[in-house]
Amino acid sequence: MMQTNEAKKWQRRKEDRPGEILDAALALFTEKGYTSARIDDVALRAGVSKGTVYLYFESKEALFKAMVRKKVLPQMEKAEQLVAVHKGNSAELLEKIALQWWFALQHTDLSGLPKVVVAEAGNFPDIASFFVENVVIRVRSLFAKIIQQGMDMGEFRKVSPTEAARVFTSAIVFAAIWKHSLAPFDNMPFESEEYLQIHLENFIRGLQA
Amino acid sequence: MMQTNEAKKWQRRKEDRPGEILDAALALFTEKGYTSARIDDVALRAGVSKGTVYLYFESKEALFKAMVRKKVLPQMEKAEQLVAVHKGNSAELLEKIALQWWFALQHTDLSGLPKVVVAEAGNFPDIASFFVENVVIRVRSLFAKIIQQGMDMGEFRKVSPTEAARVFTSAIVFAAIWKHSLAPFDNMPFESEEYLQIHLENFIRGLQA
Amino acid sequence: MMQTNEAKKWQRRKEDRPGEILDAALALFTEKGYTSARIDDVALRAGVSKGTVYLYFESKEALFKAMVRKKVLPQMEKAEQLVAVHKGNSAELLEKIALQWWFALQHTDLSGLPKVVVAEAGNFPDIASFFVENVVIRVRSLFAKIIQQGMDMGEFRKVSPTEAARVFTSAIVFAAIWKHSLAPFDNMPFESEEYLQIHLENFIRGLQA
Amino acid sequence: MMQTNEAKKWQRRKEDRPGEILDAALALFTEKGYTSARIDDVALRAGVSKGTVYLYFESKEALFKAMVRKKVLPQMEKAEQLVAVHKGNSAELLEKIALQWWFALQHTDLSGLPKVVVAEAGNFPDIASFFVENVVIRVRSLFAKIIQQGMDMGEFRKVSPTEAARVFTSAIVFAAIWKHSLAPFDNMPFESEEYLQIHLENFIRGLQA
DNA sequence: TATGAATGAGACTTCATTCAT
DNA sequence: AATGAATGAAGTCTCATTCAT
Repeated sequence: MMQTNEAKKWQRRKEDRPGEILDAALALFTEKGYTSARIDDVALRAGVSKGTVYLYFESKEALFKAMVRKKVLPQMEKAEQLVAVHKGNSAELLEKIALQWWFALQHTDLSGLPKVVVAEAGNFPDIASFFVENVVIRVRSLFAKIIQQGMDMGEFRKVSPTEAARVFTSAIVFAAIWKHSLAPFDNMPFESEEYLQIHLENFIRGLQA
Repeated sequence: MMQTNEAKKWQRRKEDRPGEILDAALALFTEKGYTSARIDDVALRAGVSKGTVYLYFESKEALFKAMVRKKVLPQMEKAEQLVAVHKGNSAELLEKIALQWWFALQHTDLSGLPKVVVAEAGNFPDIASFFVENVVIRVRSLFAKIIQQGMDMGEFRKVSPTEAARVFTSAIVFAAIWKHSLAPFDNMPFESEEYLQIHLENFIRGLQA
Repeated sequence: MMQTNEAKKWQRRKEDRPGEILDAALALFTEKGYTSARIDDVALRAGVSKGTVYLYFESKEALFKAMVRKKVLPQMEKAEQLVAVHKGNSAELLEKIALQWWFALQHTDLSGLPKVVVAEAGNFPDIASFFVENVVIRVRSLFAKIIQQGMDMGEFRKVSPTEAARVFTSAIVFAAIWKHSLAPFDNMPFESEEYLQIHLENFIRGLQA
Repeated sequence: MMQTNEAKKWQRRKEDRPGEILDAALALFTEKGYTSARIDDVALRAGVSKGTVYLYFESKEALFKAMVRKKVLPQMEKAEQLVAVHKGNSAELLEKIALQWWFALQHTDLSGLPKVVVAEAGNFPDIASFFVENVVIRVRSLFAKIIQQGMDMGEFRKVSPTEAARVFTSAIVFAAIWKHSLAPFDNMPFESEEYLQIHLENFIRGLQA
């Protein structure tokens, strides 16, 4: 475990330090929760000393907030670009974007974020607000817009598009939370992607007029 | 003005105490998370002193575990009895039980539990296992059985019943987690029950053969 | 263990309570030390509830002090009477009294006292003073007087009688301390009374003119 | 007037710290007993903060155990070397080594150890065992060997050499215990070394054939 | 008298943060 | 820029003491 870090140390460029620390922070905060994750652990995982963390981040709280912002923003931009590009009917669009999100939330380090934010929302109101504004609402509008288009085209039946968007995303986000909480204790993992299949098919078929 | 509280200081009410403390614990753990919730806070909310908490629970960890067990078990029994009683086709059954769960997870003190368990799974493996065994798997089989029946009757199309059950429940559980995390920061609360409506209709319509 | 206490409860007269508590206190203080012995343990061993201890003793400190006084004083009176009664030359007298002390400090519940007093002297200066005045000095004078007589009679060589008394008693007291500290960990117990034999013979032969 | 201390607050002296803390621990444990000595006191006496103690020792118990080991082992090695070097008949040898032990147990910081170990034996069985094995038995054999030689040479009368060794050492160890317990309350201190004189003369004369 | 539930001061221990090197 | 020894506030837990019953 240390070997891996040691090996990388050599080829690591100085400019990556803050990023590596944020990666370590996300991993640790995901695994242990904000309070139980120690700065020492983050430093160790990042391959630096405790003091170095404080060189780049004023405090544990600042580290946490920086981590959320850093992980969230680039991802959001990418996501919104996809919509503009995609073509096809609403059902196809919905499916394509859902797959992108599913992948990001299952197979990138981003997958730990929802659990962390949800768990610490009560203790970090400004992070919660930030997350709602910059992720929740934007993602919801994204999907709502697609659904609205589907309804406008007569493809979907009439429902509240934002509520429908919420239903649609909840199953995907829930899977990400699950992955970092009870999945290891459940003999029925999410790795088989039938879960997503069923969700997409039911949701879209159910929505179709 | 402190008189009212002071007067009750030395009340002896052994019978109620453990339950009151567990209620306070659920509330605090839900709000702050396990580590950030202080025993002092729990005691204060329960209307007792710190020492009294330790009179009934060996440690903070024991309190947490007792709380989960206490909140989970009676609820599960109630839930399973409902299924036996209900009549009608699978779609109706699904809807009826979903409504029960929705109510329990939105309007009773149980609603905080999923967030707590999910947030602390990594730090309390045995609680995680306990929860998976006693809640997750049982609830999943419950719904899987209904879905299976629907498929057997030709009412539903063929899919993995357990995965479908997982999809079905995830939206409901997610709403409970949301309620105790980002909902207060979201101008679009779950209180309007259109969310559940859409989920039920889409899921069931989508599942119908 | 409880059986024994329960059985006695019936035939126990109320007037014995304080005495039973003091006995329990001596046992617990000997075994655990003053600070580590809990009032709960003392109460349990005495077969009463914690509250009852406070009925008879104002505080833990008061209990400790009462215990020392109670155990010490009657014993001292007994000891001093023996000297007046005994007859014979100084060597014989020395031996006789030494045997009495040895017995008391090995086979009665008094044996735990020296260890307790020695261990807590720093924390209870007034108990330390009390013990020095009422036990140490009196015992020392007792033996010093006998030794002085021996010197006066030409039976013993000339040395400081008080220092000689101190040498004489130290081996006996040390055995009592040992019994309640390292003896259980030593494969060579004091039970064989050769230790005392050698001490008496060496000391007396060495003192003889 | 606090300046002098304050100025040193952030000194880094890793090399010396553990030793200084162990010295402070011995002093405090001797004076107050294990339980009554607070880590704060030890830290204060060592000139560091509470946290620093935990930097070097995992717990109060670990500190205690480390202290005993640290103080005991070097002393034992020194002691055993002395025997090999000394020459003369058994009586002379006995006297010489006794003087060394007397000095060590009266005038070095080691003198507090016997009281501490004796007082805490019941609470620290492994320390008690360690002490018996590494000190008690080794010292006893040391003296037993010398006494045995004396008997072999016809210099001493026949007695159990280990029991005789125990008698011989008990007076010396007792003096060390006394020094840190009741001596301050006794108007007859051990500083005048007549106590040792009488013990040595009586014991040796009494043992001679 | 006797009980034992309730209290809260106090001790151990952790860990975010500081700062000399 | 980087380190890691040192700090001390804060939290868990214990237990002597109180008091309603």
